[in-house]
Amino acid sequence: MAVTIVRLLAMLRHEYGDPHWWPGDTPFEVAVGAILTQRASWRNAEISIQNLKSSGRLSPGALVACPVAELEELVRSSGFFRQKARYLKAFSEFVVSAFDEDMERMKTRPTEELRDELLELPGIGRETADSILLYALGRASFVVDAYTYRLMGRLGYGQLGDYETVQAMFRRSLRSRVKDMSDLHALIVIHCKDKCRRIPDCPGCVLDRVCPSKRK
DNA sequence: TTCCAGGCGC
DNA sequence: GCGCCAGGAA
Repeated sequence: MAVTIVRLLAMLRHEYGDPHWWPGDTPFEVAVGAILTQRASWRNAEISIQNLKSSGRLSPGALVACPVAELEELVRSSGFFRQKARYLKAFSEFVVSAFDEDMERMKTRPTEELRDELLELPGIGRETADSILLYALGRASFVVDAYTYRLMGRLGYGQLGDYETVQAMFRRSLRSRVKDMSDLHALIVIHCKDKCRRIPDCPGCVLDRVCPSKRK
């Protein structure tokens, strides 16, 4: 019997404490971070965020008005900067046209509806859409990533199924508690970068006693 | 499943 | 040079 998701959360919290994940002054800043950190370290995405801030471009209106070449330079540190500049443009245009430049207005709409619309945008797939919903808007939309599959696989969950299936499993287990869902995704990332790497570093792992894949 | 896209640190 | 990095699209 594999460790429960609730117990997994408790064990990771005990080990790593509050992950204080995704700092950001506004929902828009969080959403921009979600796009910039795709296949890029948060460290490098953060540099781009600072560039956008200090140049006064970190708002939907300012990004729509920003020339593409300039935007590309501002987000260069995040890698894939040509695509990401386009993605930021498209997302900003969406916020401007559908929500009058104010992401707070997204909060008046149902989660599933928002998710479908986000998925229509170029460069926003399920992970990014759920990151925006969870961390920018506080919706109960768990973020499933490669680390999630790796960790749960090693913990004995077997074949996990497709993205939405895994997401539903976490949402049920955590009873849609947004704080728990936010923390657990963050803690999974932290733990997998630290210990449950591609080649695992099992000695000293906090999950040792509940992990059937441990190597001694 | 496979291809794609780049900066950064070592 | 080489591997890593909070994925998306075909």
